[in-house]
Amino acid sequence: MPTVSSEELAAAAGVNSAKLRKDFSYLGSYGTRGVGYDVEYLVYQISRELGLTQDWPVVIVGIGNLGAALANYGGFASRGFRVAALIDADPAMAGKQVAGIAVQHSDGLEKIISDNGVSIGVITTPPSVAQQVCDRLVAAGVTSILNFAPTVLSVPDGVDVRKVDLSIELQILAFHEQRKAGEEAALNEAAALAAPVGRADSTDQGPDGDVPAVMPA
Amino acid sequence: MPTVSSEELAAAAGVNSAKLRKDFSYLGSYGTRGVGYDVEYLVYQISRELGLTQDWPVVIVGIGNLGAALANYGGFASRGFRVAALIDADPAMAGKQVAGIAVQHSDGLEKIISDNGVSIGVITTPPSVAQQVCDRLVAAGVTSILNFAPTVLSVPDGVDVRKVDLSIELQILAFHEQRKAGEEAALNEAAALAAPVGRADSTDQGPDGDVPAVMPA
DNA sequence: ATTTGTGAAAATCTTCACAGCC
DNA sequence: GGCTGTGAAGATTTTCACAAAT
Repeated sequence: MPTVSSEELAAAAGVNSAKLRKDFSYLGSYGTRGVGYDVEYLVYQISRELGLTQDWPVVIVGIGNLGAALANYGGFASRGFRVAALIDADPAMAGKQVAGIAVQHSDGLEKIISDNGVSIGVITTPPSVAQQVCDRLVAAGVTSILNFAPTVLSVPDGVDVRKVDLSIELQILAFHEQRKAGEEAALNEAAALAAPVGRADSTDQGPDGDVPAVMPA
Repeated sequence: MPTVSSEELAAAAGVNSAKLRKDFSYLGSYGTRGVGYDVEYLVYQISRELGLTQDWPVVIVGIGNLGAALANYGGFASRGFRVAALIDADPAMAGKQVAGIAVQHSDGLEKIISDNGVSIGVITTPPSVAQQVCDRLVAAGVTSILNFAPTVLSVPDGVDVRKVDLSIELQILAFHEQRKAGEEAALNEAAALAAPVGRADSTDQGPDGDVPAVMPA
């Protein structure tokens, strides 16, 4: 498929085609009128804009189940991420191969980071040591941190932190699940009251299908 | 701290206090004028609204590193999620203890789901089998699926799927990281041109600090 | 005196609709 | 004829600002 129209892409993504075109227009004018978007060129331009064409060396600190899962995760390499090092505080882990990479002891953290020019660190340690790991990463020059530990990290200005809470997606599903149950009950009640009518396509009102996001990043 | 004002909460969360009050008002009138919100009561009301006060039995299918990491994740229990079963297709895994729960073979998947009244399933299998696992879960009565496998799942109407891509958060960090570098370069250029002025507090224009989200759920 | 809850205003985002180009 | 790029219209979200409550 050499080219694609905004209509096709929008249908695939489930959005309005005008919105998609307007969004694309902020990146530049990469389409051809009467033809559509050249797929390869478009992918390249979006990748470039998102920073996926660069090589991003990352370190993962804390090689438990989650750290190992991330190290093995296939999606990283294809997006320009390169696991520069796996680091763990347990001397027994040092030297073990995980995802084809030897785990290194955390004593060498600072040197590993400067030697590899690492600016992104991933923390998959237990929560009790996450802050001190974070402090060392920042002191060593890391300016972006992806935190899987269930702790809020404090960092100086200019350092980005994103916290991943693996239970949040489950909470969103549970929220919808609850709504499904509630709506069913409401429909049943309504059906009991107005027996003969029968109308089962009522859609949700309420703000939107999504969870009201009071809490930000 | 028995009560909290919208101003305090908003400052902590980094949002406007009027927005926070308006958001809360959709859940009901849980504050007291001149006083604020009773913390315990507010937490309970929000938890209830989000479905966190219910007991949600979940099954995790695919007990590799990621499945094991999730099974061990402390955040689940406190949010009402109960790991009802760990399921794996590998006979060698059956009977092994992970997070204090014995792994069961996938032959019994249907029975496990109906016996435990499970409506939420988590898929942490390799992508090649994710769709067939998904089909079996849905046929057995699961209506919400959390998918960690890098595949798009197709499901019948009425079933919710959320896909977690562990590299997306890294991509967002890389995006900001790239912007930091770009801005620095732009500032340096500007500084070189207009040497004596010196103004370093210029903030980002552009839509917002976040990534433009063209692709939806 | 203080803080909520909320109409109304302002800002932002999304969709429409069509001129312009292939 | 077909499809992009985009002003203008429409819809939604956010903020302001203040009456009502304790």
